[in-house]
Amino acid sequence: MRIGELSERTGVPRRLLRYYEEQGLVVPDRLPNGYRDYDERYVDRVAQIRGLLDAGLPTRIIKQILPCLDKPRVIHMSDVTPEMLATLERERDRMTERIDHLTRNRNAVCEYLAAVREESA
Amino acid sequence: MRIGELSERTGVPRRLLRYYEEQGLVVPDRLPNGYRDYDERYVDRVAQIRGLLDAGLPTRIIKQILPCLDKPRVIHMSDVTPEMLATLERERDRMTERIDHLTRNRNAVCEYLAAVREESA
DNA sequence: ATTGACCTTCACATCTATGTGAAGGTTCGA
DNA sequence: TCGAACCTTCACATAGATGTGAAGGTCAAT
Repeated sequence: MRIGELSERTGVPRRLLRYYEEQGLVVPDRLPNGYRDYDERYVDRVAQIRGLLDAGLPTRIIKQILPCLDKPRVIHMSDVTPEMLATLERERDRMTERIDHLTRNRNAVCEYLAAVREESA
Repeated sequence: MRIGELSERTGVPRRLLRYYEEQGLVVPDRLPNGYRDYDERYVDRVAQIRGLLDAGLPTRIIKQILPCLDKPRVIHMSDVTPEMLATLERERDRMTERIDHLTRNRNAVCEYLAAVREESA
């Protein structure tokens, strides 16, 4: 599919789909006329990228961990460098921290909302 | 305490402490000479702000929800506007989504790491 | 053949969180 | 009284994710 359809199906602006390509997150084929040609699986792929971006990961990191989240995973096992592993562990920890922060603060918000509702009841 | 001490104790650059003030997240007193004078509780406050920023919330939103996360909460109950409540609910949902994304992807990273370790065992 | 809806690249603009430095005031100890 | 180590404001710079528009190519339908 071309960029317009992918954009519509994912809700991600064309501009950003091109940006993600520039950042190496997606590598669509090209039609003879130069148009980008996206594989069906890019729908999920883009959603995942958005999820990771929304989760606060920069494209630089997403580019690194994205291949690892793919299946079949065994393919990528062989060429994993120690730096790569270190990056992954670091990011895993950062993600854990983020989850922690988010959870705590979201719960606080929930509590507050509950309290407000209680009061006006 | 002055800005230098708070900076050291929180690990947050002075520049950012001033920025947070500019954004209305903190409102330190001023000494007669114009120096910022931070209350002891700003240590926790700043840590919380950093947590929220790291969690992906913009200062604009943090400014709004910060007072709600404070205790005693009853104080703030009275002057809560419907827009405020809407914002809070929206942010709560966004946070929940983020937590979800983060959790899923972190688990994927964990699985990958486990698989790699398994293989090299 | 022209129009309209796609697509391309290029490039400049914006917003947020930051870095960095200039120019200058305050405080304190040697 | 001098210097070091603070502090102030102002202001310009950067980086990442995005908006936006120009200038132009492609293609299908009329």
